[in-house]
Amino acid sequence: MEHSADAKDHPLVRRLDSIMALNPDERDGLRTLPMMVRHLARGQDIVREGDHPQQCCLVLEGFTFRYKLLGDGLRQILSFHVPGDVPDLQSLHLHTMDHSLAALSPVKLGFIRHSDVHELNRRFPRIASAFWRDTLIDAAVFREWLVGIGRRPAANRIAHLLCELYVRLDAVGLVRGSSVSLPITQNEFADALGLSTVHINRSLQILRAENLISLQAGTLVVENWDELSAFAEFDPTYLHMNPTAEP
Amino acid sequence: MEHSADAKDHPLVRRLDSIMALNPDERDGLRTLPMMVRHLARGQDIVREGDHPQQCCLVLEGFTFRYKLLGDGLRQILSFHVPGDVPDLQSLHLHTMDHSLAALSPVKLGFIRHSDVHELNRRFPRIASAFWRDTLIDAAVFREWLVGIGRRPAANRIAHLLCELYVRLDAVGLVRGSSVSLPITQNEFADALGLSTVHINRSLQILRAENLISLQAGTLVVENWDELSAFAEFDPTYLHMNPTAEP
DNA sequence: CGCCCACTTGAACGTGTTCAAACGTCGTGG
DNA sequence: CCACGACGTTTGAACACGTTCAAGTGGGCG
Repeated sequence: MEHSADAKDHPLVRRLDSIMALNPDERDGLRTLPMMVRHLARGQDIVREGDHPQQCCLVLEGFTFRYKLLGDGLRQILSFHVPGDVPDLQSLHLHTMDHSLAALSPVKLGFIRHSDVHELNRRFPRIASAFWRDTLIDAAVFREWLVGIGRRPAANRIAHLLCELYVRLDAVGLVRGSSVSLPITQNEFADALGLSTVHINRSLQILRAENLISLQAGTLVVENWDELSAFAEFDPTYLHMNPTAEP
Repeated sequence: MEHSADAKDHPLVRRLDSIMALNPDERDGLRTLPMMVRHLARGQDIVREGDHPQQCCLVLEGFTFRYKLLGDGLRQILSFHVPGDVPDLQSLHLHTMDHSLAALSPVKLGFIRHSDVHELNRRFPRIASAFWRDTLIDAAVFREWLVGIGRRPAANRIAHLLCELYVRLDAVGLVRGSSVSLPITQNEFADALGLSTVHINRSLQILRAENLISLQAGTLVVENWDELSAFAEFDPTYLHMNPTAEP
């Protein structure tokens, strides 16, 4: 009993359990994965484009993001990651990093050796499937971002991202009331959404004026979820958060 | 010997073998996967957003693409697929389609039941890993498209996509000289790159005027690969086509 | 106290859009 | 064989969304 209580507290168990109901052996396997905990300051790179990492990291506290740099110094942010995520899980099978990963806020990370994950996958094929599914959801989020950057006007694009982050943070219990800590600067929003910082600023003012959100000092408050998600045309299907509802 | 010759001719064997060297048993497993062959006309949907497919399809001949539609009818194309690709492999673990898949040209498809793939994955964990890696490369391409749509000017963005398609088509032996069949309309380029058809037209004229490419009647000729890939800042690392070079 | 960084504002500018029309090609049917 | 329609491509001109540049504001922290 205390075993399973312990296990449920483990972020990785919680995460994969939400993807696929695990049995006690599988939970134990995950819980006993050797993990090296490290703290990083905001802005620090975790892995860089071109690296060949031998480990991947679990976000325990704080936020991370993935990005690519262009020749002229322009940056495209590819994703944001919240506690419970394994942002570089793809490095298990893609041995050369095609992008970088950095700390968006001060973070607490748990590093896990690839060899240990591979062995776990061999012992528990269902865990392997759950990890695989996790990387597929990752890809689904990229697709939705493509739609946003390619075809949504600026204000709707921002609204959509805020909806996504709100839902994902809610899923890991980080929303209090309708308010959540979101330490993303306007410059980072700009690089994630393919816009300029100035335009992010002005578009956020529209969302505030419409009383959809408030966003200040790194705290997002969703003032009117229905209107916000309608404005963003937000449909959470792409997050695939409800595996039991999927036959 | 004839066995392995047969096996090497199978598109799926060729594909996964290029991802991870397979042994004869694994090749046989792939080759004997039951496959239902069907032909579709250009523009036909293969699976639609919201579907729960029980099978996935291997592109045998022709091209397909994935897309999403917005409320106002705008379309975002998410990827193009060439012979050898399995464009809806993700449906193995993501049971609700979050986008649609359609025929870009007349296509010949091989449909394979999920249950058969799952069984193969159980028998041959290395095949499962190869499939997993395939979906990870899929995601890597999404990331690169995000960079293009988010941060590259129109002409460079088109050039980058042409480089990608050229390399991928070359890898499956569809390039003759420096010329390749590419049945993508300017309207489809527009929806893939987040631009208008008019602007695609004008940007293509720039690429032609610079003597980088010619593109007419569904045939792309790369007139100057070095200049084209430099103009696009094209770095093929993200396609992860050289697994042996990845330690 | 002073600096750094994020946010905000204004104004000129530019890349890409929209609207509208014409051109060319191909396949179909009279 | 030619007329016709459908569709993809091309062109022009006005427009707009978002950018760039520049300056100033405000809060947190050493």
